[in-house]
Amino acid sequence: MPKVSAEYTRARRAEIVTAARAVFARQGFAGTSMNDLVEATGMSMGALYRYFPSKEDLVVAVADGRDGTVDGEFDAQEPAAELVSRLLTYVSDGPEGATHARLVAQIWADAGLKPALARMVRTRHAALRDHLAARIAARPATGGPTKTDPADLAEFLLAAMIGYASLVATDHEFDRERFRDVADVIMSALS
Amino acid sequence: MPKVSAEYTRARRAEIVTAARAVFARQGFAGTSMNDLVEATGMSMGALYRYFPSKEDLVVAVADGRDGTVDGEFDAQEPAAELVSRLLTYVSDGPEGATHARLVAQIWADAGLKPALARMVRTRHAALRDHLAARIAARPATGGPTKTDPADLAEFLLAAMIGYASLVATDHEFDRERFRDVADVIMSALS
Amino acid sequence: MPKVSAEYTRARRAEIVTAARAVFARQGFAGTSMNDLVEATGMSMGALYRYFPSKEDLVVAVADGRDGTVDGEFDAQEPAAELVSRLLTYVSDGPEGATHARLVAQIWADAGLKPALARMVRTRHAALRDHLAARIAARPATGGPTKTDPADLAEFLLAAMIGYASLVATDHEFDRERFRDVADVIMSALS
Amino acid sequence: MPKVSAEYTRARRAEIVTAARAVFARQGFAGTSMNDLVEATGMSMGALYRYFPSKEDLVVAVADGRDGTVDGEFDAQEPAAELVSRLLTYVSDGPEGATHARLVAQIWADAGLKPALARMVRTRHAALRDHLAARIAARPATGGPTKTDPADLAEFLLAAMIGYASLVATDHEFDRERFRDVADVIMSALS
DNA sequence: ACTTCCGGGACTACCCGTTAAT
DNA sequence: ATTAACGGGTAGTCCCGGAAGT
Repeated sequence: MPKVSAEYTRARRAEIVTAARAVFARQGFAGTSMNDLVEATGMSMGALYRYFPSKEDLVVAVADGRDGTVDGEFDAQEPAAELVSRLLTYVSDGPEGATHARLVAQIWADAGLKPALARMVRTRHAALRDHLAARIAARPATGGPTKTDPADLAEFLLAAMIGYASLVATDHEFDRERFRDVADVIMSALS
Repeated sequence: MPKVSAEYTRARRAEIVTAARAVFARQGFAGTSMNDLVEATGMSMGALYRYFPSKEDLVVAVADGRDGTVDGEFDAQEPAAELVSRLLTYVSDGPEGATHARLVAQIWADAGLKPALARMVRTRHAALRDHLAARIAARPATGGPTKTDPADLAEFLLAAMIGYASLVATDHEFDRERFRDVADVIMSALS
Repeated sequence: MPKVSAEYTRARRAEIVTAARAVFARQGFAGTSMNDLVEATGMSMGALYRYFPSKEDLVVAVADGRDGTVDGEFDAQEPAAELVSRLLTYVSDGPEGATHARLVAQIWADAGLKPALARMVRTRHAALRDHLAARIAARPATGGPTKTDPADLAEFLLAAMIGYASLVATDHEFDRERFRDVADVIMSALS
Repeated sequence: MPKVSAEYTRARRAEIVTAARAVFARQGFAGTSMNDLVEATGMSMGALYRYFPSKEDLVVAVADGRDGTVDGEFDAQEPAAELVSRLLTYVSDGPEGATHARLVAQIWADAGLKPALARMVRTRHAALRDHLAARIAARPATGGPTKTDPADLAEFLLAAMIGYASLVATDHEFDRERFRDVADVIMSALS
């Protein structure tokens, strides 16, 4: 297999990342061996290391999945409430959701230990926060004076999303609908 | 001098947990070997295994530290705002704070993978949430009608605390004072 | 197995070194895996690494065998010719000899690449050379004037020993008796 | 431009061998990966394997460099002393010399393990020894009776050359001029 | 027709949590 | 209560075959 199209390469990488994401979510980063990934992808060790020079690179690639974006782009028109709702849904609906929730928890934990991952996570988080802040600022005025800086509120709401994922990841039973409602009420009341 | 006192045993365990907590926070659970703990505690391998039958037990013990309690008890009189503030301070002030923040992130991540840890974490979380809900409910009425169930609000606020710890753990730079302010405003506005 | 006598430890190390020496001689340093050594010693991987923190350390230990010494000491009375003869015999007699010859060649090759090994080898070589020089100087005068510095002659003779081992290692067929004779004649003629 | 000329092929091989020799000398045979050679030659993996079917073949080709010959031929007129001097210079002068010395040590070590290499090395060695023996025999008589068979002396001197290379390879500090002098004196005294 | 370079999968040195012998 | 020992597991590398361009 010589010269291979860039498209092929991209697809191959994506294939690996997708398979790895599932295994990582189930077993955690540390609990997943490269051999597990060989089995999960059906590829060989050599193939894996051709696309990702180290396990950590693969972890970063998995963590670098779209969060809050659709095809890598934010929807500039999406109302703040819908965005928040979408983010919550992302980590809570069905078995897929729990899977993703565990992954999110893993990522934030590892980001505290691996600088490369921390950099990536910080960048993504900042982008999402700024987007959310902009959407919050764009809400129709509720008459009363704005009570908090939209940026601060966005930061707070995103922190709550992270915590929400952690709770979901531990099979914590709580009313997810109500959690969403609280977020809505907060946005209504504070902006 | 045959049997050692129960007191001695308890102290010994605490000693191990304290040393382990520091190492775990620095290197993560998976990144810490039993040998690292032998070095950190100055004890022998056998001693460690006498007090904790497995590494996971130690992880659970470390995770089972005080969260929001003082000497194992909640202060029934503490105002909600102060409690929240205290929780935030716990993971943000000084190097100690960052250490604790990383540990919190580790715990929530691992809880998503290890049932034993999940059980423990859920129990603690529920207790703290109920306490916070009670303190919120005890706030002097602000005149207007209560907008959310104190329990839901408490859940939401605690989720934000968890997310806050994750952010701090990645050295995310943001204004911690403002984060606290947002929490205050929310409590004022919604209860 | 707690506290174990220093004697026991020494014996264990020696056991490993002896087994490793044989395997190394047969397969070369690079051609020998740690697993090969596990099999050869009958010990576990963990045991091996307890006594030698790395493969290279083991290589150095093997190379650090006695060369030209008896129980770690040179025989101060041994005539030069006998010493040379003994050294030659060491690498040429029987299957044992060929084994040792290959090992010597391995050591000198690796010493060119690994500083730690080079240091050890240089020290040993210098000691042997000085001893041989002293024994040469102690020869009864042959009447004629000394033609070369004994130290230089010793260096030359030892170089020839090394080359001799290399030749033997490749199953080079040549008359080992005559080689020895040449060495004798040289010593007679030049000192 | 279908078939490439034999000349081109030969040049390509030579190019590879030259690059490989340098890398092998620096890192040893075992310490050099095929990838290292890909980098060193600037060729592709496939190209390398087209010219040399395996790594060992490459090792043999590298070892099969000129030793004591000029353009593949011995100079039939060269005096013995000059030949010896030339051989010594080959492995001792400048950084080039040390490089070559390490390579020589590598070759003799590997020859003890790989029959294919051993065969090649034995053949070359025998040719050189016979040539040297002939040049020694051609020396003007020194008056006294010949004390040793020129062939035996040649063997001994070559063994010393090999040892000399090993010593140089380990950065052994010794007076190379004197080493040469000893060789001269020996030839004078014994032939 | 010739080169490229992807892919395979066994293998490497080393480390781990844990047990058991002293 | 100490520590030697266990033995399977770890991330990552190796040499090389063979399919896919040019």
